[in-house]
Amino acid sequence: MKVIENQDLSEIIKLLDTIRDIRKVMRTHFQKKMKEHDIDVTIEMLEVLYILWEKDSINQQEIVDRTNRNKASITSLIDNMTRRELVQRNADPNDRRNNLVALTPEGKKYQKKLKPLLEEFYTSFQVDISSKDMHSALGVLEKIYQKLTG
Amino acid sequence: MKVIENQDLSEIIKLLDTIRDIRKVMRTHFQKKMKEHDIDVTIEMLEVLYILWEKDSINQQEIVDRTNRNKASITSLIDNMTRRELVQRNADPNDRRNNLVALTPEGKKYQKKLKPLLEEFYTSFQVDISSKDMHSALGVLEKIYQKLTG
DNA sequence: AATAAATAGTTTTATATTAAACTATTTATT
DNA sequence: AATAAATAGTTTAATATAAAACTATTTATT
Repeated sequence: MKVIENQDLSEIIKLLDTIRDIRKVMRTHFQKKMKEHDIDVTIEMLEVLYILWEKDSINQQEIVDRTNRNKASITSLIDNMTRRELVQRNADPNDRRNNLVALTPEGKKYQKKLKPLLEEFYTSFQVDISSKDMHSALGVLEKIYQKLTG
Repeated sequence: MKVIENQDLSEIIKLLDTIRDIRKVMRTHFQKKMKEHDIDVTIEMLEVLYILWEKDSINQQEIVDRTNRNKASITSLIDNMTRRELVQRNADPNDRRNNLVALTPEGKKYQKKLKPLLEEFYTSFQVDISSKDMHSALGVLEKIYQKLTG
């Protein structure tokens, strides 16, 4: 999406384009790494697993809040994870509106297998950039995000 | 996806998380703006429109290359755009493998309507950041991208 | 000329995403 | 106690995405 009417604008456009490209390459790169190790887990599922490894048996709303996704999106993600027997939904005796999402033994087992892979995955994104520049870049992105979300 | 084993790693993770968040907020922000103006075009369709406004009647492969998307993804996107009568597929007499994607009169008309909106949209991402910092941020992102794509 | 390799596009299958309308349950208000 | 408002989750319908297997056509190789 290249609009070149305005010098300042073209910078932000380039930034947003690059953001899209990185996001994409990140996903495919992850999928490839998982396939190499015969693991059938998407990056989105992993994100939920990570949350559960830290604190098991939380309701879907908490997952919604922590992953910054839509309710319906989490419903479907938990469906898929349940089908793969990574998690299960349990009733909450204290509040019948809640679904408590809990790791299955299978889901727990993955923790040991996935954590080192994850570290590898993220390491592959590390580039020869000073901590100062990295901080500054993060600052720019966070400002943009803040601008749009308040 | 918060992994905190390693100081350096946590920086890149935060950066990637923020990238995801911006990408998402960007999409919903765009969708909202279009809805305000009663325009039924997704951000992905707009990207294709932009390419065609510049150079009409190109084959799908060129759209694939320029948008950095999968063939199948473009097939389906052009399907949807055809259904909305924004573009049409024409046969290429010189090479029968090609589909030449061309703007309809409707698709051309949108140009006048959308360009100012687009500028507004991108302007809303502009933040109080020096050109130097913006450049530096872009440099960091491009390095990461290069790292993974060669 | 015949065959192999490359290129353009589609279909299939599966995942993820979200807005909107919905059900069920709990909490707040009158 | 009855009603309204808020909260948790699902369903539906639509879009986007991409890997893999496929068809059709063109180009390169033998």
